[in-house]
Amino acid sequence: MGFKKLPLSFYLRGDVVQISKDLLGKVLVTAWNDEKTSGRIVETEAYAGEIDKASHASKGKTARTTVIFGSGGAAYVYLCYGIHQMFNIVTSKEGTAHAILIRAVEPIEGVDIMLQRTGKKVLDHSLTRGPGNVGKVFGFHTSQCGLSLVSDELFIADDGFKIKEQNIGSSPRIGVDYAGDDALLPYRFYVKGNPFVSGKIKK
DNA sequence: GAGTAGATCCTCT
DNA sequence: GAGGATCTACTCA
Repeated sequence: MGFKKLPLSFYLRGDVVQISKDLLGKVLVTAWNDEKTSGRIVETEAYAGEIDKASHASKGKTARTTVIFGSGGAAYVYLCYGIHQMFNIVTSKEGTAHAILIRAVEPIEGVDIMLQRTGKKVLDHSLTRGPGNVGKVFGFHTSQCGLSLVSDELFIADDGFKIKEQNIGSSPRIGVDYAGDDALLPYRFYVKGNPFVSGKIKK
């Protein structure tokens, strides 16, 4: 069973929707301060640059969104509602503001660390369900915005796990009603039947 | 079980 | 000075 870090070229491709689907089943790993945590990605959302009204990049290049406009393979961490650290993956080449939000993962390693970070006692599907929780269990912080995804502290790996095409579901994105027509785009992808996917319990 | 409000702080107007 | 790519807990039925 191979376990290899995804190369920078994976993130530099121009089709953000395709990359979002490719990320399903991959393993997200963080290892800062000797605290290694990893989890399988089971839900993603694509944000297709400046033309996508749901993306922060649609408001133009600002101090906050500079990372999204940069080259792929970087982390974009954003604080939402003053509470939640949201982890995004920047894709495509420099000048194209593509990003992918990691909405849910399935814990693999470092569950005890995740529990400690969230203050929870036991592992259940609420631990890593939803983007706010993903940011929390992996210890992301806005200060980590711009970090490389091909470093030793932060990377995504392929361990040979494959999601069958028929097990990939898609739907409109969540929580972006303000984006008008773009809120209807089927840019959310998830693993069907996985208990860590956040969709079913949302309205 | 479903619906609603509050938390909480950085960013842009 | 307002609002946001959210989550949780609490109320009411």
